[in-house]
Amino acid sequence: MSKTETQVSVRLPDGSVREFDPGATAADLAKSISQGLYGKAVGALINGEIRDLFTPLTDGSEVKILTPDNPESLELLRHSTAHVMAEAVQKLFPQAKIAIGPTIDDGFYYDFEIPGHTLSPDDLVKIEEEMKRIAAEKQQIVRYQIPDVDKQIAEFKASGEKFKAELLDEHKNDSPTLYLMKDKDGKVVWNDLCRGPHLPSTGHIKAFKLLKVSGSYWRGDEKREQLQRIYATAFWKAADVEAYLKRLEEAEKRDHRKLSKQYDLFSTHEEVGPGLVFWHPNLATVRATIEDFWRNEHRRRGYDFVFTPHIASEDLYKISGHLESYGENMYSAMDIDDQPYRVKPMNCPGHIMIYKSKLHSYRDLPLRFAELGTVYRYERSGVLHGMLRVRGFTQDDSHIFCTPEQLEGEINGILDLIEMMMSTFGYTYKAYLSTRPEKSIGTDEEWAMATGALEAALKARKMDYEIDPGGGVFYAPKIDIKLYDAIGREWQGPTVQVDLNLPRRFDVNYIGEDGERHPAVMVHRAVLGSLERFVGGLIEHYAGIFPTWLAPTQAAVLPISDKQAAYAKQVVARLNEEGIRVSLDDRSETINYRIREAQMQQVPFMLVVGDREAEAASVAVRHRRSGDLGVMPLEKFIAQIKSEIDSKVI
RNA sequence: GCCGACGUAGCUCAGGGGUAGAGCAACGGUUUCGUAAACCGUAGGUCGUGGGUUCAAUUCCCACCGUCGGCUCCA
Repeated sequence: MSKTETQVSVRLPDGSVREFDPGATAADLAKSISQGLYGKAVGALINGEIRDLFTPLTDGSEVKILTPDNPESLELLRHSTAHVMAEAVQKLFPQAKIAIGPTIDDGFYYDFEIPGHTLSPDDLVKIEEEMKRIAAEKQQIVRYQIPDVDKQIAEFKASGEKFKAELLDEHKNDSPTLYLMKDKDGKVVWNDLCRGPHLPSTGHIKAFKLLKVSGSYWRGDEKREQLQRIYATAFWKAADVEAYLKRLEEAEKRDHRKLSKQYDLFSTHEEVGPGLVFWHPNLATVRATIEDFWRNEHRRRGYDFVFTPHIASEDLYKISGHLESYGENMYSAMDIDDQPYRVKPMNCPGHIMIYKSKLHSYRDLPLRFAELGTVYRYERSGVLHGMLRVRGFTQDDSHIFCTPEQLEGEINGILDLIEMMMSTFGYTYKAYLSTRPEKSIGTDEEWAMATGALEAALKARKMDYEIDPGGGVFYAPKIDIKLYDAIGREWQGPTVQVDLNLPRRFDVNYIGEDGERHPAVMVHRAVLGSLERFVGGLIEHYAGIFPTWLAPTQAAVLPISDKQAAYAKQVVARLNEEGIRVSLDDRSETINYRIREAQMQQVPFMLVVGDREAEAASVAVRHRRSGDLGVMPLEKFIAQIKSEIDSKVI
């Protein structure tokens, strides 16, 4: 250490430079700025990385002191709270062995193996209390470089901490560290193998909530130990925890399965089997409206509609390779005339059959085949979820066959369709370009051509995108679009893939200008994805309150009394004539009762008709949100609602 | 598939070793009403399915089915 005499200089976010004696830590820096900052400091951002507050400063680094006001500090808080949770669990259940406890988007979790005990919600309360005690004790959290790794591994093994032993063995060459929890007398009360960083003391931990217990596997591998996982979250302020819980509640209210009961949307049945969705009339109307929209847009954009069978000889999936690479998700064969047949898991082979039914000239291309194709895939029972994860679903599938020269233009066209449809439904979105993964087929040139075309189209459209290196599938680079719904949640959206595999397997080609055969380029794309998932997501996006153009019932006619029955029927007939989805509620309930019911069913417009309206060929309009809009001529109302429907107002 | 919780009328839920109850919905009648719940009455359940324990099971035990929360986030 020849430099011990040299001063250490660091740069602060404002550009100023400060000098310190060697061995000074970020905490000393904070103290030198102000006592107030020192009091609030919980860590430091050193050269862009979150570090402990007591990290020694190194010459020439850029240092920013983190306080609870910096968003980055939440990670410190959550990571340390995870340690406190683990400490509490081991205090209450001494036989518990700790696995890992990372932070996640909205909080953190910790995995445990607890022989002879299964965590219950009651345990969570006890653990929370123990955590509060540890926090109140203001235990110091101290970084400790492991001097003798083998000895430490042996210690972990001796105390039964087999997971920590395994991890440490893997990281033995990364100068591994422990974090020690020390009580006020400086005695080590707990430790955890961890690379950090952490808060300086548990005293900063004030607002947290344990959320749920669930099962998990050591290293996510179902062949290894089954562990118990506690999910939790932590914030600096109790009010933030409350706000977070409120958000969870809000999301729960939008749960499509719950809204389905309220608005009579869909069902599944034990007699039928899990993951198979029945669309009730209300939701079927929404779907049919979306499908009409979808068809019109595709027709306008030069797509050809096709239909393909739901079962096919196994030979087809041998050629496509699905049997080999996707077989686990396919239903077992059925015997037809001694030949094995399969229910289709994908539409692509079928579309290729149509393409290959004749020879194609370059003049035919591009060919755009589109189908609302229903497929069946085996999903493990534990992952099924309402309409969002099912075993039978309809994809808005399309396959475009084109020349390499046409590829970029085709992708541009697809992206245009995607942007148009997603904004129609009110989603914001972001594109991700996934490039060649390690395990993949095809040549470098093919990947470069396909990936280049995808990226060029994104650029040409000036779309905001991120690159996911190596995130492509083994046979294709792709663009995935992520959607963000009304409460900011992320959904899997449209996808565009340039398939380098199937054209070769099926020998998909065309005759070029030169009279020779050339391999065709095949683009696989879905805009809505699965209609089940898309519409399920829409229910949550809209909280069950569909915009007028999608609403199952767009207007309800409510006669004040029997006297206006004839006029009410006229109004209904007139609206029907205009293609407006209208219902008549002439039950002998009070008008208030019928308004309430229509209101609760989120019917966009209620048309109250009494004697005054019957005489003047008018309707008294009530809107589900704005309330009473007053009386207007029937024809005027028709013009208004039609314009709202036609422009698909969200 | 694995771990855990749950399954009572159409819905939301109460109850609990001695064969079940409310509100809403449904049905019948009365009421004909002007912008979010009129009144009276009736009916409705082999308490998810199968097995076991028991004099007796919807309740306790086991299995199965289904639903729900998780099982990717790396010390």
